[in-house]
Amino acid sequence: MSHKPTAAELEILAILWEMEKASVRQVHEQLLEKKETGYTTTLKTMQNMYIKGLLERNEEKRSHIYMAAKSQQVTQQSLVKNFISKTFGGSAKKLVMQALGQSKPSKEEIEEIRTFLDQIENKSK
Amino acid sequence: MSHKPTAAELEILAILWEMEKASVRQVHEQLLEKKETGYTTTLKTMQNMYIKGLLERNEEKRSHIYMAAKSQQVTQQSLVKNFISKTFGGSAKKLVMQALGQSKPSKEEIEEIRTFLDQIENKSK
DNA sequence: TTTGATATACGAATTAAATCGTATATATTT
DNA sequence: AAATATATACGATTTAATTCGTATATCAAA
Repeated sequence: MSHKPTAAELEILAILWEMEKASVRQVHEQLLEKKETGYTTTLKTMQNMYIKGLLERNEEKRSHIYMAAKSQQVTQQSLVKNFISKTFGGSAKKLVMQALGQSKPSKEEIEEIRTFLDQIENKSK
Repeated sequence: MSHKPTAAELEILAILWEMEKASVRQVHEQLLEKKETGYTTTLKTMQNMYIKGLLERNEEKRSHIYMAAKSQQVTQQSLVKNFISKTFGGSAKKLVMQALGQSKPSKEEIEEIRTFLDQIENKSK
């Protein structure tokens, strides 16, 4: 059972998925684009994430280089699973329809989703 | 801006959406079906929810009768919106495809979603 | 009307998330 | 080599969520 990232941790993960690998300084700089926060706060959070196993790091250089321990895909998967269970009593369909109903997807996006549905359906045959 | 319910609060909301209205005792009894917890814990949580405005209550009788302040629809809407923003960078389509990909919906559910997509599409014409 | 059951209110303890100050180590520059 | 900049480590504080014990009020039954 792996740890579920907190809100602050998820923000850092998003940056690291984007950058692939980065120092605390680099992550912190990115974080500043979105919100006001101190350097040592970012550092401490990333150290905690390392201890929890959410991040890996290379300590060869003085400034350590961090990377996400799990891919975005895998992490999103477990977050979505948990969210469906907690918020929609386990019904993915309800979540999907709620999300579609409120997000006003474009014609193109709707078409993509249709294609995706076709794929799923054919797989189960 | 209304308060986002916590995990424990969401469990209680789910029960109240189902029951429409109920006393602390009734909610607690339902809660026990899912997890071990003390009566005063449930009471305190519901009192906090009342203070936050997540619940309304009728104090006429000795045992107060509680109900959810907002509908399930409205609450789920804001939870989904927040989740999409935090976990999928604002892309509802990504969430939808992730959810569909992992949940293995039945043929009937897929058909329902197709119908729903048709509706959305026609509305925008 | 006394006793027992059950309700709310209140406050305290525990745990976790989030923030940041300060100490100290290690580079880099002058 | 001394001074400056920048890194990590560590611990303390703050805030919020969660839990539950205890005091007290109210109702019902004996």
